[in-house]
Amino acid sequence: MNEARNPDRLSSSGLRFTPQRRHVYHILLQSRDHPAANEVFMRAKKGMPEISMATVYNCLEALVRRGLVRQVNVDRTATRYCPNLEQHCHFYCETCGGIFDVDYDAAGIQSRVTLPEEFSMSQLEVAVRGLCAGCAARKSGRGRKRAEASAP
Amino acid sequence: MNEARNPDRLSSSGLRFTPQRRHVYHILLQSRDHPAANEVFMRAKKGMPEISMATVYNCLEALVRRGLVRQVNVDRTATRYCPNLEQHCHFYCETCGGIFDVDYDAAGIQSRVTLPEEFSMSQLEVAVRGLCAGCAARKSGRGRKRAEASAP
DNA sequence: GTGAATGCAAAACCTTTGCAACTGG
DNA sequence: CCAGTTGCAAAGGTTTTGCATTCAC
Repeated sequence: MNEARNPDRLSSSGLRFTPQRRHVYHILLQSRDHPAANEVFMRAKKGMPEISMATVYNCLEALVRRGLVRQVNVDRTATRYCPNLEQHCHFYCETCGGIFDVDYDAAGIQSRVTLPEEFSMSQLEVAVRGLCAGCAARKSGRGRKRAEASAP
Repeated sequence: MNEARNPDRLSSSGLRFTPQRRHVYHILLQSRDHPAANEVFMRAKKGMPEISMATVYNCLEALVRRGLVRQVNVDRTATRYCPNLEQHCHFYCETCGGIFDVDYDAAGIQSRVTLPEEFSMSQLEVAVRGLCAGCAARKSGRGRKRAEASAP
């Protein structure tokens, strides 16, 4: 029912509706783990062995431009992709590298940023780094493992 | 007086006080434009022609680890560096690519992010994208140039 | 039919690494 | 003196590009 989430809307969104784009889009819709292009590529090859990396990048860019998918830049090593169009921000676990969607109050946050005169905002991105629940349990389970950053 | 901002504190911060590190640090302290490593390298070569890219990366990493400099990840193409340790977030102008420091209420923002149970935050990063004052003036000056993203 | 999309390979970037020579403390 | 740092060059990983071929509309 939601236009953005219905794969069949790919065509009517102005994108040429190729099997590759449909395939990449489907993979993303099924992925909760915010895969990077490389990971999307590997998953895409399973159902479409001839697909190329260049095509994956092409598809991802097309989907992002159409607003069907969001880019996530929390992971410094690579751009990752998120099919969740609900209002949310991202949590990056510094231990396992996992990315998690997190609820936030966008309006409240936006109002707490003081833009200089004449600056206009088109997009607000909030990224949280820290320790996810799984890694926290794993660590306390076998006794605290490492200090935060340095200073022994 | 501020420890973090005094170049002479480099040595007592546990870092070996090499001419290269002093040089790179000085360059950053003078830079308001959040240069990327490559840009730091080019500026560094002016006063120290033999310095290498690897050393620049090494210095930058050391400075970041010591908390003397912040990494900025707003620009997808490269990590950039910020010597401003005051509480602030970053604005990225999508037209000129410039990065600007922006005031924000960190505590207020932090309290508006709802972390899942057992998740812990070590760092909050807020990035704003949009149009800076200079580019806004330039555009309105010669008549609106382009629509925001698509949809004519 | 035609412009857009694909696939492949090479190139362009940014960043890291290995190692011998050097040096700050 | 010696662990840490530098410089250089080569490698690694991500993303982009050129081009002939194919395909969606």
